[in-house]
Amino acid sequence: MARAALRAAADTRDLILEAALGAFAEKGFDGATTREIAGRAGVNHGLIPYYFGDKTTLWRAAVDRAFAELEARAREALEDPVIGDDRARTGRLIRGYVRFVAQHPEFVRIMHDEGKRKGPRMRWLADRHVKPLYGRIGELLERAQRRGTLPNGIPAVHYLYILAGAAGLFFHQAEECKRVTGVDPFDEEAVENHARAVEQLFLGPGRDESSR
Amino acid sequence: MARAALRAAADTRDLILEAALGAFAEKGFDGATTREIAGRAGVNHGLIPYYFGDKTTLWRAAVDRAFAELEARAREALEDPVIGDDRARTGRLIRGYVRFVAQHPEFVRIMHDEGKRKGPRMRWLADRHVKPLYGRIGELLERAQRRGTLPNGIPAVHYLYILAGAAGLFFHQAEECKRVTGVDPFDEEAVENHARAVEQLFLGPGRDESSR
DNA sequence: GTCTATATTATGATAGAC
DNA sequence: GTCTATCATAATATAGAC
Repeated sequence: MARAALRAAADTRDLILEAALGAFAEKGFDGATTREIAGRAGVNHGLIPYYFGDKTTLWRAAVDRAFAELEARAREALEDPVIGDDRARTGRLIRGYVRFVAQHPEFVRIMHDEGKRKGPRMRWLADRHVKPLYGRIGELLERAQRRGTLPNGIPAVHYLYILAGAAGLFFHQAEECKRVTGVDPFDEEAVENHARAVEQLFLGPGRDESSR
Repeated sequence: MARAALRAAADTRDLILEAALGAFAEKGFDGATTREIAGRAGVNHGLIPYYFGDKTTLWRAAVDRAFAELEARAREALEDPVIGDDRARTGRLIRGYVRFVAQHPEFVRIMHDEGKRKGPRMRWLADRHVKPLYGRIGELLERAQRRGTLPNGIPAVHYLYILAGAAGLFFHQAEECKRVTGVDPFDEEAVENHARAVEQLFLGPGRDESSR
């Protein structure tokens, strides 16, 4: 195959993946149509089965793409040299997670959409992406419990879903939030406020706040 | 119309509404089909357009039904005679809300599904049900801020979505949670743990815990 | 009120020209 | 690799018998 053709193919694949991620996030797996995805990507809808076979395979490829960036970020954040105490490090992680979901609401929306289902897509997502991710965050929360920052009598899994819900719903429901309260969750100030609110709730006031 | 026929009609309508609520919650508006709803209700699928006209009207009727019970509960909880201090009363409300969503995951799932969309269903839901509900809870949270239980520098809307997310996601994502962690959120013990975890996070340890 | 049969549309997927 | 045309299916909604 000619080099130009290879590049065109890679570009087309990428355009479709990007469009698919947006469409699946906005409308869910059932609500998003392959024709709409092709339209968003600006490519012919016959190219979707050509590149991805069927809709489910396209969905999996789009989800892999979404998680790739999150996992890269999580890795660097979790493996950063320990600057400050555990409290400060956990705080950075929580704020970082909130900012990430604000920049990538598709990520949260796909988890919210599929996490409630019983089918094979949920199992694929849970086994491939959610388990490793929650394993890491779970360890962090257990450490916070041993430290006494979080209550000890309650299994860490509760704090896992509390954190995910507290951080994500605001952006997941952004459309509703705008209509109900007039606040746009994606405004820079709102993102920052949300990150601080979640952090403080979990870890108590930081040094900045407590010394004021 | 004969009395028996009237009763049969009311029963049929009710069966359809109940089935519709479950199906819409499980699969979303697009994923749920009118035929499946009729199947669950054990009635002929021709009866759905007969009673409700179209799918959207059926959805609205099912949602009204779901919110009717929540609103009744919220009313009695918010208007209960003030026993104990504000902290205790807010704690009861939070625990009550968590237990409610555990018993009615359909309610949370429909809010999560529609709250992210841009269309007319989201606007209808936001204006008719979410606005009044969040108005009341918002007042409570603002009071908690004035009291100093929650930080004052951050708009109450953040705590609104943090609370909704913290309380609801665990049950919304119950299927995923079971697969990933092995914990069934609907187990009685898990519900109780979750209610306590959310309450403590928002209000700090209660009298029971702090005196131990 | 309930049921069967059908019209209409939209969707996922395929076949074949270019 | 890309595009058009088309197939097959499944869904909503309607018409009309009972």
